Amino acid sequence: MRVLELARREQVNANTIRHYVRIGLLKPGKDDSGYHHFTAAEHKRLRFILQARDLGFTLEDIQTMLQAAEQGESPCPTVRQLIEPRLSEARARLVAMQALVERMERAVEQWAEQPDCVPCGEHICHLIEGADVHLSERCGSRGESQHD
Amino acid sequence: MRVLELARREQVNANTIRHYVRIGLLKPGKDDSGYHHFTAAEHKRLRFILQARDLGFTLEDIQTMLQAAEQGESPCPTVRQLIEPRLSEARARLVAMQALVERMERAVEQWAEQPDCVPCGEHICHLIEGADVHLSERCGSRGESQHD
DNA sequence: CTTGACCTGTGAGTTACTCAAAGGTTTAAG
DNA sequence: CTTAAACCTTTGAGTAACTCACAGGTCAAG
Repeated sequence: MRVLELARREQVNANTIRHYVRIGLLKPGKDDSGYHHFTAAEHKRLRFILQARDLGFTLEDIQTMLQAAEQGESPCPTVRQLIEPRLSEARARLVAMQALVERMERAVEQWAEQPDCVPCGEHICHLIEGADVHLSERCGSRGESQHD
Repeated sequence: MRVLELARREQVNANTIRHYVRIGLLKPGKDDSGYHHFTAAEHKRLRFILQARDLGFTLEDIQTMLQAAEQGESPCPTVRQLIEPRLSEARARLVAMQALVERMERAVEQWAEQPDCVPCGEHICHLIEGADVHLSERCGSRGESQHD
């Protein structure tokens, strides 16, 4: 099987598979024409990667698991260890996202009743400047959660 | 005022400010020693940027707003237009994060009762492979939400 | 005038892809 | 047999919003 065929079967973008090959998560052999050839084992490996990804592991985590398995060790202890920080991070991101959505909704609501501002040199935009963002005001936790 | 002083006052990483200067969001002048010099106007501009960022706008959005303001136009229509897609995206990310956290929690729960697997060549790790991820199974919506 | 603390701008790295370009392979038609 | 279309390849670069490392400049004290 080649890249496009595998991509179709697993419902992923072919470039995602190429990316995994590039970073060494997948190691397909080559066929006569020099194209990547995926065996059943590689196919299974891809499914494992996608499953782990969908459980919130990073590709680096997955690499670690695969390397353990390749060396005949059980990846299970690693999996149990790694899920904890990943879950904490995911919860933190969730809370941050909830707060963001609430801020945005509050802003939209406020703005519905405010007119557009005329530029006056005093402020840049009163909609933005007047929104009550209050992220636990100046407590240093700025920019540690939102985007990645 | 120079970078570090401004960073301290606004509780942001100095590198964040340098980043904004680099991409043209901030345009401080230079002092005698060739260092960036921030006036009160630049300080206010930074506060605007941070406030807008905390409302979920991208830096590109913010650039657009600032350019409108610079040209004497009101940025308000832009702000009202841009918040809608940003809010939709934020809600989508929130839902995705909720689903992820739930999948992870379910996995942790399941795994508590399962022993570690011995590597047997059949599978890579039964913890991962046995987790019920079911993201609306093979409906093509894979990898469109999780990371950015 | 030199030491050392502090500060500077700039290049490169991060995550997990995604896209584009330049070129090789295969299949079908003319 | 040639040529064109369709497919495949690797590789480089781009994305968002920073963050870090580094070579070097500034400045006050001794």
